[in-house]
Amino acid sequence: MKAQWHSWAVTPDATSAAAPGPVGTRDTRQRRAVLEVLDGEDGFRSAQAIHATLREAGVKIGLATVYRSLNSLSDAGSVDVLRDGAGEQLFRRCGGGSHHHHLVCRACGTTVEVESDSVESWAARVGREHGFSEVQHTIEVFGTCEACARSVASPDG
Amino acid sequence: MKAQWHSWAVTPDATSAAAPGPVGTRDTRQRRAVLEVLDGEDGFRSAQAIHATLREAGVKIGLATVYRSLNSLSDAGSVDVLRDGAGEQLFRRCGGGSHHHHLVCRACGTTVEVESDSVESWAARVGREHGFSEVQHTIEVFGTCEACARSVASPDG
DNA sequence: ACATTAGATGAGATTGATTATCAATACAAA
DNA sequence: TTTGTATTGATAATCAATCTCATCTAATGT
Repeated sequence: MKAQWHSWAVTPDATSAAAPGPVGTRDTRQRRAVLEVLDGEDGFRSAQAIHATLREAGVKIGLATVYRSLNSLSDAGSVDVLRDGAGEQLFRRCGGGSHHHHLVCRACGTTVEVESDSVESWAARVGREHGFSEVQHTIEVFGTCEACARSVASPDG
Repeated sequence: MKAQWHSWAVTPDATSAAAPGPVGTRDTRQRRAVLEVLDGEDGFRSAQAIHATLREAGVKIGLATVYRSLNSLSDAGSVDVLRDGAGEQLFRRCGGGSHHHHLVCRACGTTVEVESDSVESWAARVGREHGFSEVQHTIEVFGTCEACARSVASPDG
């Protein structure tokens, strides 16, 4: 449950100053930069990788801010999060709000969004049949994409 | 690479002694204890929880050993591993070597093993259709089991 | 443009899970 | 038993992710 921060609680004489927007929506140079990196990538990337990319590009930004931006974007449903084999969080800008899953290249992170009604209903049914409620699921498919498979077979430096 | 501190740098006619079995298979009090805890549980448990259980039961065992045991068991395919929402590893003794997935109670960890050929083939097909090779997948279903749902509705603590 | 204020930032400290170190120990074979 | 090495364990180290808090700044009102 999020706290309310609008003045419609009409605090006595606190009405003096501003009516700031909700938390996590203020437009800042740093958040814009994080979004730009995400929009420029087609695969999942770690927070640390995104931070490194920004610093290398000359953007002055703290690691904590990268994490904060990614988390609020994630809360807002604007980015998808998954964990790699080591348990590290990976982030990616994903389309729309529609529920989907990912086919991710282990080597380069390139990602294809995939959907399947049958899998969705399978997960829901499995939960229901065993008396579970509030059923969710996590499905990720990993593999080696064509390009990476080729470059392993014939590394041309 | 591990440093050696024993004097076997003196391997003169090293054929002398034993022919020890493969690494990770030696029968020790600690490994037996970890397996016992796993066999006594029906849900996924964290390494730290397993360690705590053992210590409370009076078993003298180090946390590092619990992790090592769980990891070698996992490598051997004797236990399944998944990560909870926080990214923490959870372990569970699972049946046979047959590929399956889990329906896990968020509250108590109780787990049901589930199988589905259609889901397996769906994952494989999705990868193939996009030119991915060495396709793997992770599928976990989370929910609240009947018992936990009841105890939330009417806590009789 | 200026003042105001609460959200946002960042360098560094902190947490927390997991792994590495390495001397001491225990298992298994002879 | 003896021997050789895998295993153990207390603790340090690692690493991702979060928290602290003084400072900054975007957003709004005047």
